[in-house]
Amino acid sequence: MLTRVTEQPCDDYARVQEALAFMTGKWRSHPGIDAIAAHVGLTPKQFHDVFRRWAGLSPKDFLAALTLAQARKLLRDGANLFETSLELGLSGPSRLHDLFVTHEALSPHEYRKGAAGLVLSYGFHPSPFGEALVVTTPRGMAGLGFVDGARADALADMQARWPGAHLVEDQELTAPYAARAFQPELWQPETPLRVVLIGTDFEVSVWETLLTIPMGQATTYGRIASKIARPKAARAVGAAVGRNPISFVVPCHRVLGQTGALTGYHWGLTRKQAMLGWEAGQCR
DNA sequence: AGGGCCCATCGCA
DNA sequence: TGCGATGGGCCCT
Repeated sequence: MLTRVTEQPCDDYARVQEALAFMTGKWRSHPGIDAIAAHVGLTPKQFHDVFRRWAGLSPKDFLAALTLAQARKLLRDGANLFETSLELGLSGPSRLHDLFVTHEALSPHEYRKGAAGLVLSYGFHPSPFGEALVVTTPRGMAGLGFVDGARADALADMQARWPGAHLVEDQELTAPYAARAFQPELWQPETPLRVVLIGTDFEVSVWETLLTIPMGQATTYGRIASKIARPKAARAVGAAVGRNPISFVVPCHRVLGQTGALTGYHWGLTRKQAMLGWEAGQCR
């Protein structure tokens, strides 16, 4: 993990997003690098530089990381992802990732009891995947979303998840969380990122399982279902994954369909693709 | 009721 | 074989 996120110009993601959207739209005709560069208004050289800076990969390698074949390989490699932690004799389900993220859970009932007076801080910050909306409680990060269009829409999306809570803008409070979230080299055991999971028991157990998927790896909805001892609940797992409020930090983008298809993503499939490609670059 | 699913089939190249 | 497409089952909010 060598990349310095801080050195990236903020608008790189805008280009990447455009390029990805173009490619997925025409993915049958396999547009070449030059064609994609032209479409986003860059020379091939500039296009190359943007990807190098943003993902740490050449456009060619980046595109290769996004193919269905590559997704399938990712799933093959991650086939025994969850067994591994058992072999090591680690106790809790999220123990592996606990080294980097500590979490506490709150049921909807518990949440309701304190919701009226609960104050959530929020702030907007640049990220490798566009402008991010960070929501925190005094006990840790509770939400992470992305802005596509108006900030108010992103905020409303978050507010809807915690009816009754009071959202107050406070960039100073949220900024350190934003910085930490997108710099994997800052995810260290000594200073774990604190996270608060608010959801049903089922949802929380799914999200805890997500936290055990290492960066650059992937699994399927079905495997998560098996992992939490409900092997036939793959579909319900999908719904729970989709309701994860803390994008990226709770890595719901690392869950694919059994065929390797991307299936869905609350903040847009393009962004899910971008995250997977970006992580492929971080892990070399 | 209705999903960010999954499996078995089937029909086509 | 390897695809799309389809139908039925499954389980949580």
